[in-house]
Amino acid sequence: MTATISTEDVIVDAARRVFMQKGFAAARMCDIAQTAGINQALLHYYFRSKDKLFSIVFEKESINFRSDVLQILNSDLPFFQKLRLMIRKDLEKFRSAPFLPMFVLNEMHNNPERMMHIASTSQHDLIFKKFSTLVEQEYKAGNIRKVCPAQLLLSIMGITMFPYLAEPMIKMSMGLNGEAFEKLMEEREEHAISFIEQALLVDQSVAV
Amino acid sequence: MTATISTEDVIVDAARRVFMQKGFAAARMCDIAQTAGINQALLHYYFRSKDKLFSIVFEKESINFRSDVLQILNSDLPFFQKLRLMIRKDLEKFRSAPFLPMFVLNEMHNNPERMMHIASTSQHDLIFKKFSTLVEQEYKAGNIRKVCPAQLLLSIMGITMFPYLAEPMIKMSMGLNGEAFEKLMEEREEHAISFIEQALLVDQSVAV
DNA sequence: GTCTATATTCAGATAGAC
DNA sequence: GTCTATCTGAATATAGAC
Repeated sequence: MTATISTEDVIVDAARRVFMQKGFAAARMCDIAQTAGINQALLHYYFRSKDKLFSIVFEKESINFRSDVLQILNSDLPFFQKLRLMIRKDLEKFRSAPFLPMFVLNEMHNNPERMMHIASTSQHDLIFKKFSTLVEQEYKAGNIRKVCPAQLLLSIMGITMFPYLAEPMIKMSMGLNGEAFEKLMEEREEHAISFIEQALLVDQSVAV
Repeated sequence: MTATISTEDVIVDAARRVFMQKGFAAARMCDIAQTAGINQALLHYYFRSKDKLFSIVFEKESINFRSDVLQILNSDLPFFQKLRLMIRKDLEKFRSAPFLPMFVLNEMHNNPERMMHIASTSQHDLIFKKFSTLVEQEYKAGNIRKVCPAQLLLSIMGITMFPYLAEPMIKMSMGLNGEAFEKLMEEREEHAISFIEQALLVDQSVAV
């Protein structure tokens, strides 16, 4: 039983690609049909409307976007290990899906209503709560400098996500082609981890 | 001679607001007309097409977006002062125009051709070059840790811009209303500066 | 299920009166 | 310069044959 791919899946995959690249408003149903190698009427046969099709894609991707960070935070690894792991996991994900951050953030920006629906299934609030607790603990244990957990989380996310959000601008201003940019992103993990650790460490000691 | 605002300016301002919030594809000419308090035909009388109107708005905003960082970098302030000033200036700008980062980055993502046009007038490449030189110098002088200038610049930009790029998600996951978010952004400057400085400082000394 | 052909809707653009 | 009314084209959606 060779798992032949159903037409439905072909469509969703094509839709994913087109929506990710263009966003909802600029995406065209005929592009999606063409990408899927079928015609436009079939899109409507499977998914009643552009809105419905988009919802399916967006929901999937926003689940993919909400990282597996929560498990890492809930594990019993030491704090700096957790930090490293969450940075590594996120960077890996974005490397394999560079459009994901821009897609999700942009659609949230454009369409707050849709976001509300996502809110229920997302775990971002749990991640923030758990992260805050851990940071407070580490501070009290004297392992890291005093820092506002919310600010720290924003900085970490900015450091990992920003390069993908700004990819075209970065390539332009740094004079990079696709290959050079990818190389920079390969090297990013090391930079990000040591940068953040350094910013957090208390002056004298070096926790490992 | 009271400087009565010309219809043209009213339109451009309305267009700016609508385009910034919705992006090119989702923005509607009738929304812009309504926002401007005139009718749609007049838009076309002043600016031939949606494309033309958008170009004008985008060009203005992308110039605004390219910070006055270059002057700061070219000044004769000490390195860490430059760093602080450039962070402060950028955060100030984004606080007064929170949609700016998403608008510019998103349109660059969607429409690389338009970006090419901007490339010529933008100074981002100069900023990167100058910044790199300064970082190298500081490292050689023993004032900062060894760090790849490109990576560092990405981290700084991520730290300052990301909160505005992800504003809706952040509000949601941290449970903030508009006011609380603004407060967080007020406090961001202090966090950002000390975070980045700490990450850069060599272990023993503290340069000022 | 898949297609071609067609209807509908909507947004950008124009004509022409004032 | 500004308006109302209208055209045109494009994009979504449907009808109906196979």
